[in-house]
Amino acid sequence: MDDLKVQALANFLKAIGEFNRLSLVYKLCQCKTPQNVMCLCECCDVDASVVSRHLKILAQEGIVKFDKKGRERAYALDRKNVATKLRDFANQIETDI
Amino acid sequence: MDDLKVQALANFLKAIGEFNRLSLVYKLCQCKTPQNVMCLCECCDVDASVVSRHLKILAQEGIVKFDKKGRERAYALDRKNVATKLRDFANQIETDI
DNA sequence: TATTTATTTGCATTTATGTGCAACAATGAA
DNA sequence: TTCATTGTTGCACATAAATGCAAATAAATA
Repeated sequence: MDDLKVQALANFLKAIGEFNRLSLVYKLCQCKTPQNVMCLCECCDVDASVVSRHLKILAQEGIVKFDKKGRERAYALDRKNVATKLRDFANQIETDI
Repeated sequence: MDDLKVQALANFLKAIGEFNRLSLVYKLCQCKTPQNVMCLCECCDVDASVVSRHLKILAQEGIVKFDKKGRERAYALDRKNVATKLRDFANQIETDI
């Protein structure tokens, strides 16, 4: 396992491994439809700008994706990507040598 | 999902989501037998005391376990626990509403 | 006992990260 | 165009986290 891949996985896990970001993930997990930032603000007790920044980090790591809809952004959890990465890692953990 | 569980999962993910700690996890992943701190030092370019602290954090989160063997400690990856937690989370991500 | 080896802990320092507030940009509505 | 709404970015600050070095602890060995 080369350093770049280790770093990439670490970044992914670190992105979800923060309380407010994980709260956002769970919030989106319970939503059938994409949500805008204002709505997502309800789940963590911080400024909207903070939520915006957290969503940016989650988006960079492929944990959420979004569509621009007018002046709003509709965020959704990238369930497939997140689940796949977690399971791949779990398999490695149990499979290696 | 209550705050305590979210915090607990965040702590777990944060523990693995750091480059040197993830390197330690991968190192242990390739070992059939438990390893002591000196041996584990080889995989990350930091002081032994730093490795010791990282292992402590990993142990607190149930990612590694260890046995005292004289003056050494033999660390091993808790494959089952790590894999299970990752898969449970993956299932939640894909299952929830 | 004195010494070497393995590991942890205390302390200081640096770096990274989360946060709020204010200002800005972009879009929609009056 | 003017105003309101939605969201992001710049800046400053506080806190958390990673790190190295030295000292302390614990156990094996000479």
